[in-house]
Amino acid sequence: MSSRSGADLALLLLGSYRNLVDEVVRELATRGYPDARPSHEYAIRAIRAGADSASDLARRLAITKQAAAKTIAALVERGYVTTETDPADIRRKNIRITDHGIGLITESTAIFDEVRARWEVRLGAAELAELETQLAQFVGDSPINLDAPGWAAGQELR
Amino acid sequence: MSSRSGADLALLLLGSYRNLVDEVVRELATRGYPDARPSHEYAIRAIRAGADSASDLARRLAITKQAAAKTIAALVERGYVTTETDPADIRRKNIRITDHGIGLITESTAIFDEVRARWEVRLGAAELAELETQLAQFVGDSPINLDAPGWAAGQELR
DNA sequence: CAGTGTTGGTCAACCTGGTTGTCCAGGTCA
DNA sequence: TGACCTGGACAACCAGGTTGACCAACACTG
Repeated sequence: MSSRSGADLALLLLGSYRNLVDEVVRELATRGYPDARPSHEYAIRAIRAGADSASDLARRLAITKQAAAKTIAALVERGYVTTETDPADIRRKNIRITDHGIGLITESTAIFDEVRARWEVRLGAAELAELETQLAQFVGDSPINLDAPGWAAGQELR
Repeated sequence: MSSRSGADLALLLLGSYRNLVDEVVRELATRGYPDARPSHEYAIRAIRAGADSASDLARRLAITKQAAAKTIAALVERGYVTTETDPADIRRKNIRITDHGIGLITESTAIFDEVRARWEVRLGAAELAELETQLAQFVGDSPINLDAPGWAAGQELR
């Protein structure tokens, strides 16, 4: 006898996510990153974590290399990364994060944590930690990988 | 001192959502609805809840009426709904859900609840209920409306 | 050192689920 | 009657992916 339906649970999860992410995007815009999209942040994080080429990034984000290439193009266009051909392998194009890109993920991380802190205040630290543990269970038993949020394509902020 | 970062929390929420929804879509496919998409379900639910025209549906889902019209076209194409011009107002096109459409949301509701039940077993009924209450808090203080999941555009199942 | 296979990147076309912007016919109401 | 509001549709566009085809460069093997 559940008070809520499974469909509602789905909407609660998605709603919470969008609430969190929208807040971050909105706040990022006011801090000098008006054109930053969630997918950009994920990509830059992956690059920072070691994905230094398009194919690499594709594997890491679990998307096609064409999609990765498009993302990189967007990042270059916005000045978050630069690319230069690898001297040791002409085919390869090494990605390097610019200061602007570092700034973006630094700010974004801070904002994410700020919002999380607000949630923590409302829920209590132990409760939020438990919630995260529970969510991790749902995610954990699946092929979904937190380090590979290719499935995490954000939606445009309305 | 939080064990997890805010960014991880976002990924946990989204990952849980996608886990849940992907499962439902996958299971729906095996039960005779291979072409059903999450957005279709939300739309049909909204129509069933009273949105009997394109403009109506648009308001309810908080999307543009053009987007609503496209969705309706997709639903018609798949045989989930039919449209007929309102005799009392020539402009209006009334939407009616077909038996096939009813079947879809019936099955979908059942599957959603099945998956939720599985989560309940793993977490415990009280814990899941609390989790939902907590999530509801995050969603509750925002313009986001559970009855208007226009922001809930699903992603293609990979 | 050739030949074969794998890998990195790119072009092009397409899909989903939205968005603007424009327009008009039909209904509403002073 | 005239001024507005509303339902719908057309066209073009966007983000963030997808397939498929392809080529040049590297790597491995005999």
